Amino acid sequence: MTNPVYIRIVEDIKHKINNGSLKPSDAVPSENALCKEYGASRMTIRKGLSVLAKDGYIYSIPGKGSFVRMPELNKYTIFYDEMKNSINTVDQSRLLEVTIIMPDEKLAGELQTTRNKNVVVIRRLFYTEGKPIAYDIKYLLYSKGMPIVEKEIEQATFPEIISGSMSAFSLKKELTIYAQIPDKEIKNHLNIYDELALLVVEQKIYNEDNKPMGLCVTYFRGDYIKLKGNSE
Amino acid sequence: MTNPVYIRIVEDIKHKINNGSLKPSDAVPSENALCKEYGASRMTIRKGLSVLAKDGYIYSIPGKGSFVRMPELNKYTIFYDEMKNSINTVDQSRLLEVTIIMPDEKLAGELQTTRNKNVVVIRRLFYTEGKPIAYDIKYLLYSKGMPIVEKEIEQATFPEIISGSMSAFSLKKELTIYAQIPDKEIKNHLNIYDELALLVVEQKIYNEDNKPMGLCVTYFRGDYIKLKGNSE
DNA sequence: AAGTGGTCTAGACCACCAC
DNA sequence: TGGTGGTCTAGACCACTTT
Repeated sequence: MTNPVYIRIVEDIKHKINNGSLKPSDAVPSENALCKEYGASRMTIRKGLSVLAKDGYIYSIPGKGSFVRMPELNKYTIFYDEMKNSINTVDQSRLLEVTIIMPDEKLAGELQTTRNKNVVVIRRLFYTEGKPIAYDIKYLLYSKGMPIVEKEIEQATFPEIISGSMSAFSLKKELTIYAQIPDKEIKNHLNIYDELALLVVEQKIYNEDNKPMGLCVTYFRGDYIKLKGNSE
Repeated sequence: MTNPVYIRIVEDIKHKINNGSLKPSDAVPSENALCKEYGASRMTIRKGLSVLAKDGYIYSIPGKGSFVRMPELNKYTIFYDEMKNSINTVDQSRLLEVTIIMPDEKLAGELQTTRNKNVVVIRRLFYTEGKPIAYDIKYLLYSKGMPIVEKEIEQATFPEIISGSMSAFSLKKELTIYAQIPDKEIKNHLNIYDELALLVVEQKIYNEDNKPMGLCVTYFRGDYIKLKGNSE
């Protein structure tokens, strides 16, 4: 069970970077030098270097060489889904309303459209063990072929609803996370009587031409959600 | 300015996936078939497929073929740094305290250590335009070579402090985000007199052996921070 | 001119899978 | 057994950077 040559190259160089013998912006030995060092062909060395580049360890400049990359200390990956979180899972959702409106100035701006376009509004409540834990509002630009079927809406997440009418690969998404105090309407929906903070998550979905397709705002009870992310 | 052959392959297949003629779990044509289709050698075709794999469009199973991947609808990337956010930047930070303590049960558990180990505690306040907007507590497992220099601490972010004493590449990090109501101590520090929600961000940093190196909890005034993330 | 990385070829052998 | 992807070679030409 000996490893392929290119994997050995990857491990060796990762090791040198991790123990400090290769530091950020240092040059990695040239491809020809590595060919001799490992007695391998250049394509094999390049395979190893491409893995290191893919993993964010090095970058290459044509005509100059390959260099150790500055690590991205503040990059995190987060898997967000309004129906699931790391404390609880939504086990029931209730559809409050599906309507079609003309957007006001602010919403039209958010969706980069005009006030005379149709916008589908979906309001839902999410429950965990019978208790309402989140209030959810979605605004979708109405497009042909969009199936507004109540049953589907009740269970689907925001990207799922949007991707029903188009390929999901070309979607671009933005997430905005903040905290605020609930207003009266939300207090009513979520049965909040005391002081309690809300975690608010906004999702905005764009098509491949960077045109907004929809906006989704979810107001979570602060005591019922934690978002988790990690590096790698 | 004709593109390399492997780029044409990448673009063609991405296009087929985006317009739906190749759907998730569909098989991509075999490497030999693509060789004939593009009149290219197998290594060139493989280069194209490896780019598609790196970008998350396809995956390969030895002996079977390459297949279109199910898109990750809920994956986001977020760049978090306790000193910067999308509303404001911290333009001043004040060091409240640097002490060495023995952790209580809860903290010892969080740091996966015992109660007789030394833990460095750093408390800071972050300001924007003279106003306190965040209260920050860091707990670091004390290790040799850790430079506890007040001047450095005052300006450095959490990963920067940790990476001072070790290579930053092998660090693993976890982020936890939630909302809560401030207690009296935090209200005092942040000059909060009314009802106001806090956005709390916890960072936990592990070394390459998955041992926790430190914990950082930052309490932001809800009206002074929004975290942003996006797909891609 | 010499060295670097980027693209590409036409072969080869292997392990794995399905028939 | 034939097809698939995984690894690897020993060359080649190119554009770019450095000396």
